[in-house]
Amino acid sequence: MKSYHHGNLKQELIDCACKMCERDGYTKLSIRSLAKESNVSQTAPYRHFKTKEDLYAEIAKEGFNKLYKAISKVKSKNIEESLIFLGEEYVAFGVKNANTYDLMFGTAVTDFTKYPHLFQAANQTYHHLLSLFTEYSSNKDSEFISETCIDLWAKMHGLVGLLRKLEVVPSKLLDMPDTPFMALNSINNDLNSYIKKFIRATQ
Amino acid sequence: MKSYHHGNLKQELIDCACKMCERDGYTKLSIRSLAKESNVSQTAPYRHFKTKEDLYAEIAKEGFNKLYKAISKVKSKNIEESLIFLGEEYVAFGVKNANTYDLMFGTAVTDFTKYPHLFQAANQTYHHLLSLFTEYSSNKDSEFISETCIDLWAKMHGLVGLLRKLEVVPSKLLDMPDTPFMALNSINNDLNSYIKKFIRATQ
DNA sequence: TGAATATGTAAGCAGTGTCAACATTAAAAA
DNA sequence: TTTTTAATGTTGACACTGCTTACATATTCA
Repeated sequence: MKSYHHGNLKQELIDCACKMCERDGYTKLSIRSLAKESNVSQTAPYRHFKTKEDLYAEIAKEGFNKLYKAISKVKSKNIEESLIFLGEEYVAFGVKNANTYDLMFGTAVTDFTKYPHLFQAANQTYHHLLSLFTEYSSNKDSEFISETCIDLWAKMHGLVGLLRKLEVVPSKLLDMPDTPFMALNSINNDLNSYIKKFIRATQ
Repeated sequence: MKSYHHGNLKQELIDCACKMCERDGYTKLSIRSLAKESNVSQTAPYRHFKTKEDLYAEIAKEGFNKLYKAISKVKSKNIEESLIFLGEEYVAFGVKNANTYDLMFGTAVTDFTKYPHLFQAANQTYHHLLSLFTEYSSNKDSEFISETCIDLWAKMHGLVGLLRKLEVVPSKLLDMPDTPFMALNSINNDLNSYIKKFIRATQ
């Protein structure tokens, strides 16, 4: 017995949209199919998201929250270990949730400041990196620290982008030295030591 | 007087699509609007691109060719200078052509091996980086070289992703130390020395 | 209790990717 | 040169999309 009013439609739509987005990519996600999958009329979502971009922003926000959760999961007593763990989790998240990650960092939602919650969620993940690295760094100059954090982030972010290409490549290309895939593959096979290397390099 | 057959429609469509993609983003690009802007019937493009993804692949290919052109424009006699120049041009390209760059590295065209020309164009840019860095590096171990190239690429790629967010942020946020934007902004204001630093760090 | 508000539905518009059927022309074969 | 064929264009249609307007039902609170 289903009542006219749903009760918690907004969050259910968001959850459903996150699933669909990750499954099919955000370009394939339609408000109508989302409505159908949530057993609700085609226009019901419009009561909760004025435009599709608003929905995108909501998915991106959830994405950042999940990312934050992933990278702040465990905090070993050893700060360096924690940082390495953060790096591994970050890269793993980006590769595993490629479509969501694309929404978070692509051009679908350009202006984060239009969505304070999204902005806040995105900033939260940066803060976690920043505070962890602040603890870690022997150089306590704040300019050095913030610049090195960008550095680390850029490297993780970039690695995600490249590893995603690796995922899809036929395995025979992995042995060809004239493509980036061989190197990418060996990095991917020992991500831990790769990340360790570039975190230690900041000291 | 316009004849029934166009003569060079395919390339004209591609050029037009590149412009529109960069102007409006690839999600807003429609085959129909492309056809209209090229003064041709709605279904004419289908004679040249079986699906929209095929068109995307073509735009991405052009993107990589332009990127290659940009980073291989000048080759100073000084290899280090050339590498720094490459880095600056790469980052500038990604920021300036954000929408095209998104298509090249996003999830719109996942499987490059479906499009040999695209694959070749993408690989070409990697090769240029690889050969330049091979010349530059004092460590001639090929594993070191290819891994460091990935390193450099990831860093440039990541920086593009982050700087793009900077572009859109209201200027008042640039002074807030609790966001990544302040650090990003100062990096952006002296990109040359930032890139110089991380290229020299490979030696 | 009743009015205002929140949240749902139905119908419809303009625009989309794609396909099938048909028109015109350039290139290849006779 | 003539004829056939293949390439390249157009028209019309289908199912789908984002979004708006008008209407229906339930909830909140004065």
